[in-house]
Amino acid sequence: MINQNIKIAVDAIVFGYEKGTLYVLAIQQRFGKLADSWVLPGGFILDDEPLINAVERELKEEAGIAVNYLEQLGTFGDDVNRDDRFRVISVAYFALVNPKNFVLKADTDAKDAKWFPINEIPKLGFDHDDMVKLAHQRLKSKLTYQPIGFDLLDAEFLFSDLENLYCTILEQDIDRRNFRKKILSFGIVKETNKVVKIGASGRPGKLFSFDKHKYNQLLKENFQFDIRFA
Amino acid sequence: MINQNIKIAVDAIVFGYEKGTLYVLAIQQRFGKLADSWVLPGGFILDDEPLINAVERELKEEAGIAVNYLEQLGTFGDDVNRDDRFRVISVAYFALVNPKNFVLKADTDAKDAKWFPINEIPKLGFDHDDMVKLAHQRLKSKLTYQPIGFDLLDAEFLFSDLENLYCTILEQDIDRRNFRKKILSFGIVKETNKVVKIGASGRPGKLFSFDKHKYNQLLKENFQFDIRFA
DNA sequence: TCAAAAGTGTTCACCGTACACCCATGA
DNA sequence: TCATGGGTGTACGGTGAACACTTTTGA
Repeated sequence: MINQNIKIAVDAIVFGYEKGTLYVLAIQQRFGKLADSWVLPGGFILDDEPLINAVERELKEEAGIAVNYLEQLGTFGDDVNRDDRFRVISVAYFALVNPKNFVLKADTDAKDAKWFPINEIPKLGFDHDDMVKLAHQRLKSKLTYQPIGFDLLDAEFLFSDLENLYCTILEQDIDRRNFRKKILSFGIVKETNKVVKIGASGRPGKLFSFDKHKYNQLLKENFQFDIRFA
Repeated sequence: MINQNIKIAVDAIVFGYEKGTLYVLAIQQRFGKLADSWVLPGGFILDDEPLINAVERELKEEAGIAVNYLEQLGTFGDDVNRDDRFRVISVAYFALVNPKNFVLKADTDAKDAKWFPINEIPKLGFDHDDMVKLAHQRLKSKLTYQPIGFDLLDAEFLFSDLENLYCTILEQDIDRRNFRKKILSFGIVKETNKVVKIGASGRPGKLFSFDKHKYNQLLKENFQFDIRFA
């Protein structure tokens, strides 16, 4: 029979968004050679554990969170020395969460868990910088052809929140009128009858919500979500 | 230290195209429980072998081919019983090759290696049917936003070849004039001064070639390849 | 001269883009 | 009344879509 001496891990790049800033979740190691340094949440999988469950477990254990969106990003196994203890192949996952929904809670192996603005992430251990870079690209491109932005926002949000999210993540200006026109033309965002005002002044705005059911219906009819601007 | 009892394999979905038909490469097992049944080319990786090298090695060993295009497709490790001998996690790769460039040559573990038209693939072992399905979707969508079709054709090809490739893979009719106009507008396909005729009759056509260098240049200038039709 | 495949332009409709003013609220 | 953010419509140009005849070759 085959004999292999390779371990399998999962890691997650978890994005959060709040008030014009995109964040990534990192964990401070408690033990081992990399103690005190920052890495992505993740760890070794159990023998009878599906990959996806391993990610969800680690996110719960290391930071106390459950994500809104989770998909496989890619498997890192070409550099046989990416972990210098022994060979580890890591399956990286891409995740989105609304930071408001959780209070980070470092647990078990983790000394600390923290949101870092995407541009202020400390040097991460292993090849986790590469993973973040890849995930960031995926986020940017996916935002344009799949309605995943809503997984970063509250269930009910102002149009300006959605618009700022796109501006922030895509790093470009967007025309408010054209943006609203296009989003509404899809029919997957519906207006609630609630009105709120944020901050000290300004006209209150209507709250909107993402109609996931409608979106799934449209998908069956060959609908293609697509937000791109000059 | 961590103890895991999981093996890691790679598998490849290799697409070939010839005369209006899309093919997938499959291997007939020589040994083991699945002897005689068809599976995707692949196998266990070596302890000190990068994943990508493992795929290339297996393709050479099992079918005697070297591909034009290779990228990671995804990792299959949620079904812990996808291999009923013991737990195997497989990293699937997506590959393109011009079948004309090679004579398939089953080697070592393989009893036979064969091209199957995408619609006539026999039931494959493990979860390889799922892999083919996923790869097929990837091929279809990628064809529209990345110039990978050229990796399935000869270095020099007729415009009608390219057009038929798109028709075949995307399973839709394409207006010849609009297709040619759009492809040529990108400036990444250049006309050679060779003229050939295929078959017994009809006007001979000019040969064209893909200008990869030009494409890479354009990428730096934010060029976006995009072929979509009604 | 016929059959088969290559080559070629124009028109129209729609959508993406640019652009600026009024409204509601609290201080 | 002022500052702040919310809400709205139109005109133009470019691009995708539809569409048919001529050319070159071998039989």
